[in-house]
Amino acid sequence: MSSMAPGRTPTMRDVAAHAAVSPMTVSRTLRGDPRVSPEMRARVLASVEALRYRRNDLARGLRTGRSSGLLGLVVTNLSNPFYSELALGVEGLASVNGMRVVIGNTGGDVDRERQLVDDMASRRVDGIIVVPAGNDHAHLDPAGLHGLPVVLATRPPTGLDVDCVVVDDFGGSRSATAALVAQGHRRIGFLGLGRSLWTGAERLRGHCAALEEAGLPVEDALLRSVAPDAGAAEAVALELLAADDPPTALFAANNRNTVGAYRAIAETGSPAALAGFDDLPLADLFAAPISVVTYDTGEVGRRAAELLLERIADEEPPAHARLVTIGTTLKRYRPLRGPG
Amino acid sequence: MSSMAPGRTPTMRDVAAHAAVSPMTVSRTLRGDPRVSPEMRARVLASVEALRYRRNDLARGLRTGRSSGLLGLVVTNLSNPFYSELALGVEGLASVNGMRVVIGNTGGDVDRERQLVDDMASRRVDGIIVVPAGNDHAHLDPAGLHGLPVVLATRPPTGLDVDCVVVDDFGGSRSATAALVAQGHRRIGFLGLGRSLWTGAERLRGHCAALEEAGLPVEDALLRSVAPDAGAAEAVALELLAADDPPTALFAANNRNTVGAYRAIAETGSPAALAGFDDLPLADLFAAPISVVTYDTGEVGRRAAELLLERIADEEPPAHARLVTIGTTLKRYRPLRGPG
DNA sequence: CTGTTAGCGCATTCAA
DNA sequence: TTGAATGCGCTAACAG
Repeated sequence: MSSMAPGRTPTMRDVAAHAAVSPMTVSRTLRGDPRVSPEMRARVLASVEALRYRRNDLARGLRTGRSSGLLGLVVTNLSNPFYSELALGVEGLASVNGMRVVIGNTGGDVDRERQLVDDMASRRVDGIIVVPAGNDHAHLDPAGLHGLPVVLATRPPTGLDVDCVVVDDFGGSRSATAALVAQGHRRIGFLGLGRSLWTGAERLRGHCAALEEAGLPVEDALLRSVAPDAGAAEAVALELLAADDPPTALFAANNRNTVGAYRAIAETGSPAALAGFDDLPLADLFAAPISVVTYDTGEVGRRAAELLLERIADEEPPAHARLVTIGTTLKRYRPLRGPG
Repeated sequence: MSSMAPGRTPTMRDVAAHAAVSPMTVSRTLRGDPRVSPEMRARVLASVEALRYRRNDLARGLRTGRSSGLLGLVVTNLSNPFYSELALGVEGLASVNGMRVVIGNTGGDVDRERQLVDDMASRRVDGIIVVPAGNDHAHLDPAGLHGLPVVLATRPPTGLDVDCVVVDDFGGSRSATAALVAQGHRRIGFLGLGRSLWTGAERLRGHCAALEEAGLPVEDALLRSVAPDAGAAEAVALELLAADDPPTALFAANNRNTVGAYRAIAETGSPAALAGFDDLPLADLFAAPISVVTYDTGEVGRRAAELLLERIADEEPPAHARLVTIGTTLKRYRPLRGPG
């Protein structure tokens, strides 16, 4: 029964001293080693409780050479519901495996992404899930990170051989445009993303595929790229709707574009139909109907974590990088109607 | 110039061997110690680059006795935009101070909260921000965590003396109800939260205060508590609207209740006005007008992180726990109108 | 300016 | 069944 400096976090030695045993007995007891006699075990646990001792996982990890038990998660914008659900998915699967998640927000800045990945590698995370901000993925190559497992989410790797989880951007876009065509629309305006982004290219490709499959022409005048905010999308949509021969429907390639397009349609009183990629949660409360391409965002995170955990666990990693595609669903929102 | 086992993460010794210097020189170089000659520095850095060496922050922290550089963040539901913005706020301030954030999601389960806090304490995080799931906060007491700083967000501590950041639930509710009163409403239905929750109690209190200040009676028949999902809220709202002398307006105490109330009003074609606590982002696209109590959710996270970082930095902690209240704004959403 | 010794908190390996 | 030495990767504190 010895005392201890106040305010200091107790160590195993403190517990050992308190219980009048060797540190090893404390260590074994806490590890659940069966070779500890019940009396010793009880004495140690009493001291542990008395001192409110908590084993230092950092020091433990250092000695065992085992991992930190941390997964890194680097996203572009955590406040975007998409990424927060993705984060929740990752956290859930990590927790089941006794791991925690360290988050980093890049704000779309590649330099910051580089710096975050570097920092996490220094913290010896067991693996990293990244939603890449740009197209240069060189700093994400496990080869340059001593084999640290990396999984990309939302965008496929360029120049890297790493696992990846993406949404079926092509298929989702195609089905949305096909649905508009099925409703009789023959001139459909497209509010796209930057063509340099993989996601943007795929969604455009899906849109065009649906048109071609319907025997409709792909008119350049109806295809627009939009800066990534709803205001810009609204301006572009207004321009499309003001044309001599305006489109009778719009397809917006992401949620911000969809919101902008919706506003343009509402303001001008245009009868144009609207479809968009990404869900808009309370769209059934909107004044006008809208179709959206939805997908399970949490599933993206869960699958990414799954791939990462496999890489971490496997002695011999899979020979080739794996690509998981998350399917999409076309969802129609119709305004609520009163009984009258 | 010595070689190294492949696939292994290099250590300082590896770098030292590669550069043919002592580990201390490597350590000093990486620390930026000015007492290293330029030639040595260059030689070391060359080896560092050649081996793609990255200092092990865990071992470093162990030796320096310094902190892990991690902040714990325990929330009830990360997929809720409120908490993801809070998380973003915390992450931002942490990053500025060179720290990372470890997240944990409780799903509202107090046992899981306990376990997460315990785990994070074992990982030697420098402090924890918690959105408590329940009213029992005993396990969050720094006294039981060897002085580990704790800051509560959204809900004030019960039985603890810790810093806290809350939203002005009382003031926000009062202003929302006051606005309805100013519009001429004299019978206002209230869709509240559980009375046991602090947030719920405060929002009810604010509502009642506004009524009393206007000389209006607080009628029990108009006050309801709702289970925490939109469907239940809708049912309760329908019941209120179906009364003999129905309320001419509803005030819902959180976003889910607001959505339920909105649906009830839309379905019945009721002319009742609607106000609610918590923002509903795209409410200007809704068919009917709505007022909401908004607040800067990111600010909640930033202030919480601020308080926590102060506690971590200060040798002598503030004598008393501090309470920060984040103000609210009443925001009116009006449906978009076409030019016609 | 550079190297040596020692130890952070813990767990493996060996001895008793 | 328990304890003593040794070292994980890194850096204070001291030599030189």
